[in-house]
Amino acid sequence: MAKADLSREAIVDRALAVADAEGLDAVTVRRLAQELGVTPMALYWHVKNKDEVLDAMGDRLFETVDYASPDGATWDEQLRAVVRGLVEAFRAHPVCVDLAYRRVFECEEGLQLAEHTLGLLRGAGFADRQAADIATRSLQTALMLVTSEPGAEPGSTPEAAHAKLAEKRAGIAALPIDRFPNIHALAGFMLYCDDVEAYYDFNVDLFVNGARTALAA
Amino acid sequence: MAKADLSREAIVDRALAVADAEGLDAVTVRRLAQELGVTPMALYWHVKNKDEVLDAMGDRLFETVDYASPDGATWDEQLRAVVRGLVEAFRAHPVCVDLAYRRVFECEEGLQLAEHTLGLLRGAGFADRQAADIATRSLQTALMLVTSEPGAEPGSTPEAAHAKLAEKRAGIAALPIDRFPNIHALAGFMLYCDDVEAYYDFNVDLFVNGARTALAA
DNA sequence: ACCTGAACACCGTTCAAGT
DNA sequence: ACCTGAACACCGTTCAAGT
Repeated sequence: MAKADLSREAIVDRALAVADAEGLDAVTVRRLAQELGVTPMALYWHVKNKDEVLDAMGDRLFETVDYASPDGATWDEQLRAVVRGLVEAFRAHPVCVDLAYRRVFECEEGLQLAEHTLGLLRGAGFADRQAADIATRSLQTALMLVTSEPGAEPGSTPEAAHAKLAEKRAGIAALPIDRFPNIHALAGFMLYCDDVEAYYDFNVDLFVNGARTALAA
Repeated sequence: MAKADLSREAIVDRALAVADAEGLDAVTVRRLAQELGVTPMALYWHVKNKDEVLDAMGDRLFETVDYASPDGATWDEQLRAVVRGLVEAFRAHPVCVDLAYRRVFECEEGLQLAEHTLGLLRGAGFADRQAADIATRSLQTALMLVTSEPGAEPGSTPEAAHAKLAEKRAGIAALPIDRFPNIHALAGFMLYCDDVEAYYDFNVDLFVNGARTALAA
């Protein structure tokens, strides 16, 4: 469609936009070419192959992570800042978080983040094995909180998302209440989130508290 | 190849075997047909489409979860049993865990597990919102521990896995040590796990401890 | 330097036809 | 009831050719 000059940047921009709107499956070489007003083969001049586009999309997420914490912050405040920073960055492109995950050690910003996180954990007094585990888990925690934010159906148009949720709700409503009383009682909380900030606060705390307890032991 | 009578069961068996050996991308309708000594279209008699195969693969994982805990177990012991049970089931087919994740509320065993977990958390005294979150997180925790077990390269042949790890190791070794000292120091722990049981013990505890702290607050 | 046409080897799926 | 042949609309990618 738009004829803005083709470039690696432009391709990745478009890929992110398509992914946000219609999910990762909609990101195809041919689709991107069409949106960019060009033949599919034109992309191969700017990019080695589709995987390189996917990788670049993942790298983008790390480029926007802000994990700074105020001077004098304790290690657990710093750890919370890391997870919250990742959460904020991931929420901008929920369907792309898996792309980002495998790029931590492959892009500059991912490496900086890893270095920072490992450093603060070692400084806190964690053993090496534990520091490595907790750093990995902080990234994964952000990833899974975003991908499963209750009520969010990333990669779907608003109408489609609404339909999917209605279907899930109906599926649960059809369950025998005597066998699944707890699912019935809590279905609302798993399918809808009235306070997104509270959701992230509680779950990030859950993680940081686990780490704090591990250090004490 | 083998000419065992075609059936839904046989198709899913084969799909799991292919996924385990070569990853999810290798699971195609045509490949399964070839392995089963039949034309691709034959599968469509036993199965609606490929998605149904993928769904059935996910369901299989839940069918093997053993989350029983001894009589009189405390809520946190029960929660640990749930996560450990999921971990054991997932480890049998690491590349299929994402398939399983989205099937919790769509298969009998997944529903039973969810019901059990929600029940024990409510019994422990968690508020509804928190019980829902922690139940979700217990499934996700098992999922991510298995998918990122250090040194495991699921869906790769042993040689390919070895090559991938060597490449990662080389990538980190090539990093400037003055900018990434912590990554250098801990790279070994992120790429290799000398004691897999200890890895799961520590990380499951990390999660359960977080929950315990949340209840106390 | 940058893009296209034509072609290749793959997908999943349908549908009429065979036994 | 169960399977096949032929066909369709998609993929990613290569490579020689155009400007």
